[in-house]
Amino acid sequence: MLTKAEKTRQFIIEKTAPIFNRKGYAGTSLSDITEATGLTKGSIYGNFKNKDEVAIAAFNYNFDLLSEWIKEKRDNEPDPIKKLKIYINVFSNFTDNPVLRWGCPVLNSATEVDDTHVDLRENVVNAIRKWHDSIVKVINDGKKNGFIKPDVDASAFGWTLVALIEGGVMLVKVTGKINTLNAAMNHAENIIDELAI
Amino acid sequence: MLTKAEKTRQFIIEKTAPIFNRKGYAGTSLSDITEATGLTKGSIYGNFKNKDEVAIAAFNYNFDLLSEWIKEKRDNEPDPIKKLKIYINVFSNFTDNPVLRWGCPVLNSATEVDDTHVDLRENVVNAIRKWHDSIVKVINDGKKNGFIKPDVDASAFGWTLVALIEGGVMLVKVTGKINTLNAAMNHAENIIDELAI
DNA sequence: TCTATTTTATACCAATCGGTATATTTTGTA
DNA sequence: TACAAAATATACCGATTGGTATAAAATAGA
Repeated sequence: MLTKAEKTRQFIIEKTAPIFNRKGYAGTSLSDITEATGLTKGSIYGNFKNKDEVAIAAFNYNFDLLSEWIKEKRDNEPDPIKKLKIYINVFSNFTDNPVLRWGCPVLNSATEVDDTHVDLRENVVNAIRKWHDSIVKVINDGKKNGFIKPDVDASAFGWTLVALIEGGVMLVKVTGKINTLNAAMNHAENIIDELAI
Repeated sequence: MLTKAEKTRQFIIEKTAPIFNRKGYAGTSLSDITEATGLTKGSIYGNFKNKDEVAIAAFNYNFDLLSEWIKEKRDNEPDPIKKLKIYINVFSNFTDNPVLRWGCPVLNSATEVDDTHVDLRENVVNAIRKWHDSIVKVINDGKKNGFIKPDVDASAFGWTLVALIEGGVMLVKVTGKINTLNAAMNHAENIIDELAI
C-alpha cells in the first residue's frame, strides 16, 4: 500500500509535469508548483529534496507517458515498417497526445538544460537514448525477419528520424504552421518506406 | 558618425549576444548583462527600453552573424547543389562558427519563447522564414538553370532540411555525441544530391 | 483510544529579480 | 572654455526567487 507521502509525491508529479513541460525548468517556479497542487512549500520540500528533484521526476513522468502512448500503438502492429510509421503518426497528430499538446519534453528540456543541471541533463540524455534504442530494435528485428534491407544502418537511421521529428516539432511550435511539421513527417514516411525489402 | 549612445548600444549587443544564446532569454539576468559589459543598469536602461529589447537585439545580431557566415560561402559557389550543401557543412562544423559554438540561436530561442514574449517570438519566426526562403530560392534558381529537377517541392524540401539541421543540432548539443548530428547531416547530403537532374 | 511518527502548514530568511528616480559625469557645440 | 544636452552611475524600489526552521496536524500501529 502507498503511504500518504508516496501518494502526495505522485500527486505533485502529475500536477506539475505539464507545467514543467510548458514553461521549462527555469521558467517553473516554486509558486507555480504550490499553486498547481494546492499544497504549501513545506509539503513540497517534505517530499522532494529541492526543485531539481521535482523537475526530474516531472520530466521522467512526461517521457514515460509519451513512451507508453507510442509503445501501445507500436506493439499492436506486427509490420516493422508500420511500426516505424507509428512514431511519425504520433508526432503528426501531436495535439491528440496529452503530453505533446504542450510541447515535446525531450526538445524542451534538451535546449534548456546546461552544465548547471547535471542530473536533469543525464535524465534527458537517457530518455533520448531509450527512444533511439527502440527505433534501432524495430529495424534490427525487421532485418531478422526479412522485412527490412540488411544493409540499413539502423543507428544512423534512428538518429536521422529523431532529428526530423524534433526539428519538425520545433518548427510547428514556433511558427504555428502545421505544414512545416508535415513536410518533415512526409519525408520521414518516405524514407521509412525505402527501408522495406 | 555614430553617437556615443549608438556605440554603447552596439557594444551591449555584441557583449550580451553570446550570453543570451547560451543561457536563453529567461536565463540571462540584468546582472549578467552588466557584468558582461562592465556597465551599470542605468546605462543599459538608458539605451534599451527593457530586457526584452536587449534580448531581441541580441537574437537578431546572432542570427545576422550566422546568416552572413553562410551567405558568404554560398555566394562563392555557383552550383546550386553545392550551395545547399553549404548549410550542411556549416552546421556539421558548428564548432568553427563563433555563434553556433554556443548553440543555434534559432533552436534555443524557438523552444523557450512562449506567448508572453510576443515580440521576441515574432523575430524568431521571421528569422526562420528568412532561412527557409533562402533555401527555396537556391532550389528555384537551380530549377530555372536546369540543375535541379523541376518537380521538386522547394518549400517542403526547405522545411525538411531545416528540421534535419535543427534536430541534429539539438541531438549533439544534449548528448555530446557528434555521430548523432553526423547521421542527420549525412542523410541531408544524400537528399540534396537527389535533387540534381 | 493513546501515542509516536510522519506529513503538512506557517512564518520566515537572504538573495536576486527587473525596473526607476535622481545625481553625476561625459559629450558635443557655440 | 563655458555650458546645455546627452549619457552613465548610484541608490533605491517592491516583488519574487529557492529554501528552511519550526509549529501544527494528520496518520498509523499498539
